[in-house]
Amino acid sequence: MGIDILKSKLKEHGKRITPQRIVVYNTLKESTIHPNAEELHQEIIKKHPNISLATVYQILNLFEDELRIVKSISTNHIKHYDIRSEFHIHTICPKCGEIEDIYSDKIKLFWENLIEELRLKPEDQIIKIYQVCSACSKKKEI
Amino acid sequence: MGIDILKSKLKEHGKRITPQRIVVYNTLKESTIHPNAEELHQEIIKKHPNISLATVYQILNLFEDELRIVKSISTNHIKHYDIRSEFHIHTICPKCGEIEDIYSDKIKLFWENLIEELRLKPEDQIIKIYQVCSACSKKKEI
DNA sequence: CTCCGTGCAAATGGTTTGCATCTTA
DNA sequence: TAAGATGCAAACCATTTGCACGGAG
Repeated sequence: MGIDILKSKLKEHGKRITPQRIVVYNTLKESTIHPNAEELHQEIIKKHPNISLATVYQILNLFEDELRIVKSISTNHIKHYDIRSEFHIHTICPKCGEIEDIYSDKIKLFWENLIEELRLKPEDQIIKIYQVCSACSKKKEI
Repeated sequence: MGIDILKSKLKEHGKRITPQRIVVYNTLKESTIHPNAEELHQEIIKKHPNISLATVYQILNLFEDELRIVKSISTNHIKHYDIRSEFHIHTICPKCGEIEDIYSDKIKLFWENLIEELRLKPEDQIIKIYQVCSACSKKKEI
């Protein structure tokens, strides 16, 4: 399924199909968090110990800038990656930095109305809501 | 005007009023772009050559994390600062990185309805639209 | 067989930090 | 005059890059 999409995107852009690119793609697809390059690399080397961190960085840049199959969300100075293509927004906890997705037809509708109203032609968008996550709000403040 | 707000915020947080903090605040207020730390420092040293870049960084962190009077927008790995407190969204040019503000009562109303609808309690939000700016769209592609 | 992609290590560069000095309250 | 802020330079660390080797087409 997904791998075929990757393969056709690679061909379309004159890029080669390599095991490293497939592993990065699959690991991102399977990830439940929004990993940064380091976390993604850690996950990958559990099964493929030979893939270097630099390669992961290079592949993520390829996926983001040329193939446009991932988006990055920066928190502090670290890029976190998201391979979900469906329209959604992110909540970010200002305390622990956890990123969550929110999918909602209402948000999508809101957004479509908005860009029409403003006559915008966005290539992409990032909508981040800073909101203390449930785990952090349970912790007592000192 | 604005400086009184800064002064009361500083007192409120037990921080001292220093010439450097005032200059950073005023320069941000007067800036028409969304400067990063380096650009802000360059602007500042035109009139106050003794302020160091490290101090500008420290003050920006103070303003963002403790006083909450500025917001940062990251493009690539660089933080750009925005002191406007009124609700607005940003467009970012994927080619040149230029950031523009969009103010709109309709957007504000949409947004307020949306967060009520979703029962969210945002402390803050960042809404970024990636869209080629007019200057870049005029340039011929090779 | 030719290049593109990878792995490694070194470089980069925006940001942070340690410390001595200066300033605010 | 004591705690906090600044300036300088060095350190940090996420990311990028140069280069030799290896693998895809």
